[in-house]
Amino acid sequence: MADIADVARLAGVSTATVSRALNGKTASAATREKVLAAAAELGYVVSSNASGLASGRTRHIGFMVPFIDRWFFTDLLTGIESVLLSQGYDVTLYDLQGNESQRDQVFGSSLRRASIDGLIAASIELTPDEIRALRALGKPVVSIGGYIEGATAVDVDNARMATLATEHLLSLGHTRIAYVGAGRTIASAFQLGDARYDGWLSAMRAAGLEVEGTGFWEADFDIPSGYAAAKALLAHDRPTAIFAASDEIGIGCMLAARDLGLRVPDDLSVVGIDDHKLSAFFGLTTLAQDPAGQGRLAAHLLLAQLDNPGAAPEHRTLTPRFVVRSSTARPGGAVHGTA
Amino acid sequence: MADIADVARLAGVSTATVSRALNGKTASAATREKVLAAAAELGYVVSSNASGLASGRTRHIGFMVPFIDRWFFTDLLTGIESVLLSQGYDVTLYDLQGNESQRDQVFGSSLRRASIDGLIAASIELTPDEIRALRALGKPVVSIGGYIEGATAVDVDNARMATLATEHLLSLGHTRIAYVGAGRTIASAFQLGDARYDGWLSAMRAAGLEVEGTGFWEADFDIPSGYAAAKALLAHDRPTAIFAASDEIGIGCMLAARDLGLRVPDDLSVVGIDDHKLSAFFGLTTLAQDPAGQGRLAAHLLLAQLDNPGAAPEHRTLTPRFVVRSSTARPGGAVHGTA
DNA sequence: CTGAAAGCGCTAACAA
DNA sequence: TTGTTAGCGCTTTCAG
Repeated sequence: MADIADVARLAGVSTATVSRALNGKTASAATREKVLAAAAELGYVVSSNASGLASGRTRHIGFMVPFIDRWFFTDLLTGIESVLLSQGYDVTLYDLQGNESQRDQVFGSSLRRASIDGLIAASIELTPDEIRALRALGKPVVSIGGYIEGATAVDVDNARMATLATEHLLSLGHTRIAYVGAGRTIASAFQLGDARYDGWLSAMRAAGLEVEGTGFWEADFDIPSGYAAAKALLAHDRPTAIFAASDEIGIGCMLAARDLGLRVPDDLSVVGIDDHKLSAFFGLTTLAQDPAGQGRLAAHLLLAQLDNPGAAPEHRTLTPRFVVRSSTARPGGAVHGTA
Repeated sequence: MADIADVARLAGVSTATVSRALNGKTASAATREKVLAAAAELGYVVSSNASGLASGRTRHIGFMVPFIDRWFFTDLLTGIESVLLSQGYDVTLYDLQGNESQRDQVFGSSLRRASIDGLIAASIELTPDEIRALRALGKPVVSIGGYIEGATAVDVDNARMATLATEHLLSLGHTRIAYVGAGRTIASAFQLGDARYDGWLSAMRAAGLEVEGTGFWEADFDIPSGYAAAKALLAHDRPTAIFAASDEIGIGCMLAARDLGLRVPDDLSVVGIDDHKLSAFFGLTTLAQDPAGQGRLAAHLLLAQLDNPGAAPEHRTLTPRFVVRSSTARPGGAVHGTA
C-alpha cells in the first residue's frame, strides 16, 4: 500500500507538505491540488495507527450501551453511525451486556488503549471507579439518557412525558388510569429512575384522583411482560385506561385486552412512550422519543467538543412529540384520533 | 499515562522484555511476574496505535451489516461482541444503511486505514469493486449468510429449513399450504436468494401437491407486512396452513388471522423461520436460527484465521433447531405441540 | 508556504 | 532468556 512518502515523491513535495495538504492545514492551492491528485492516483489512505500515534487522534468514537439488542439502542446507534461515518469517524461498540468480566475488560483495557477520541454512553449507570476511569481518559464524553459528571448530556424529560401522557387520558375524561411500568430495579438499568412513575402520580394527584385502587403494575420493558401485567391487572380491576411506561409494554397491554375480549379503545384506552417501530402498526398513541435523532445530536455534540476542547459541557433536553393514534378515546366510546 | 519505558524502569528490565512478557512471548516466570506487577502498579495499558504501528495488528475487528436495526443483526452482534471482547478485541461497526456515500466511505476509507485485523460481514451483497477492495486488504474475512469469494462462511441451509417447515405441515395432514415471504428484491438484500421459496416449492411438489391456487404471497420481513399479506391472502383463499419466510411475517399472519376471526391453530396453522424474540410469546412454531450462536462461531473462526493465516477458508453450515409450539396442528383440529 | 528532522510508543530482528 | 537497535508511517515543531 502506498504510503505518504510515495505520495510526496509523486507530487514532488515533502511528506510534511502532503500531511498538511491532506489535513486541511496551510498549503497553497496549487500544492494541495498536486497532492490530492497524487494521493488519488496511488489510492493513498492514511494509516490510522501512524497518524494516531503521531497526533494523538484516532478518528474512532466509542459507543457504550448496557445491551444492544433493544430497539432504543440500535436506533441510537443508527443515528450515531450516520453522522460519524460521514465525518470520517469509525464507531467502536462497547456492549456491557454479559458477565462482569466483559464490563471490566471494557473499562480496564479497551477504553484505555487510547484508541478512541471520545465516547458516547447510553443509559449507563457507572460505578465510582468507572467514572474515575472515564475521567482519567481526558476524552470528551456525551451521555444519552443518564447523568455522568462532567459530560455533555442528551436526554428527554421522562417525568414530563409521563405527565403529558396521563393528562392526555385525563383530558379524554378518564379517571381510573392504571400505570404499567418498570419497578425500581429495571428502571434503574435504563436510567429512567422512577421518573415515569412520578409523572403519572403527580398528574393523577393534580387532578385530585385516587391512585390506590387502580394503582401500579410492574412490568419489564417488553411485550410479554406488558401482556402478563395487563392480564393480572384486568383480572383484578377494570380501569378505563392504562398508561404504559413504554410502547412495548403498551402493545402487550393491547394484546391482553383483546384476548380478554375488551375492545381498544372502546373498553380500554392505552397510551405508551417511545414510538416504537411497531406502534404505528398497532395504532398505539404515544410520545415519540426519536432515538435516532438523539443519536445524531449526541454525535454532533461530541464532534463539537472535539473541535473545541475547552467548551463547557452542555445539557440538551429534547422535546417529545405527541403521536395520537387509535388506542385512546373517551371512556366507553368515540375515537379521539385517527390511525 | 505510564508508558512501556516506565514499566521497564520499575521492573528493572528492558522495554523489549516488557513487551514480550506482556504479550505472552518467551520470558522467564520470574521476569514475567516482575513485569506484571510493575504494569499493574502503574496502571499501564499498551497504546493500540503504537502497538499497531509496530506490529501491524490492531486488535480491532470490523463488523459489516446492511443495517443494524433488525433483530437478526443485533443478535449476531451480541454473539460476536461476547467472544471478541473477552479475547481483548474491540468491534468496530460498519453500518451500510443510508446513502451510497456512507457505503463508499466505509469501503474507500474506513476499511483501508488498516485499522482492523479482520472483518465479519453479514448478509452483504458486494459489488465487484468492493470485493476487490476487500481482497486488497489481505485481512481474513468471515461472511455470515452470504458468499464472499475466498472468505470463510457461516450460514444456514435456507432451502432445507423451508423444506423442513413445509414437511412439518404436510406431516400434520395439511395440503393447502400458502407461502408468505420475500420477493426477489427483498430476499436478495438479505442474501436469502429464493432459497426459502424454493424449499417450500420442492416440498410441495415432492408431496404431489398443487401450488397454483394457494400460492405465493409477497411480504417484507416484518410484522406489518406479514399482516397485510395474510389479510389479502385470507380474503382471497382459505388455505389450512401458512409457511412464513420469517417469524415476523408469521406473527403478522397470526395477528391477521385473529382479526379475521380465525383461530390458530384450529382454523389456520402457521410456521415460521428464525425463533425471533417474540415467537415464544406468540406460540409460533419455527425453525430456530440462533444468530447469537452464528455470531460466536463467526468470531471464533476469524480468531482462528488470525492465529493461523495460512489456513484455507472453511464453510460451516449450521443445523437449525425445530421448535414446535402452539401455532401448528392437524387441519381443523387437535393441537400438535405444547406452548 | 514549505522542508528537515525529531519523535509518538511499541515490536521484532539480531546478538549476546 | 534478555538487551540493543531499528524502524512502523505519520505529524509537528522549528527554520527558512
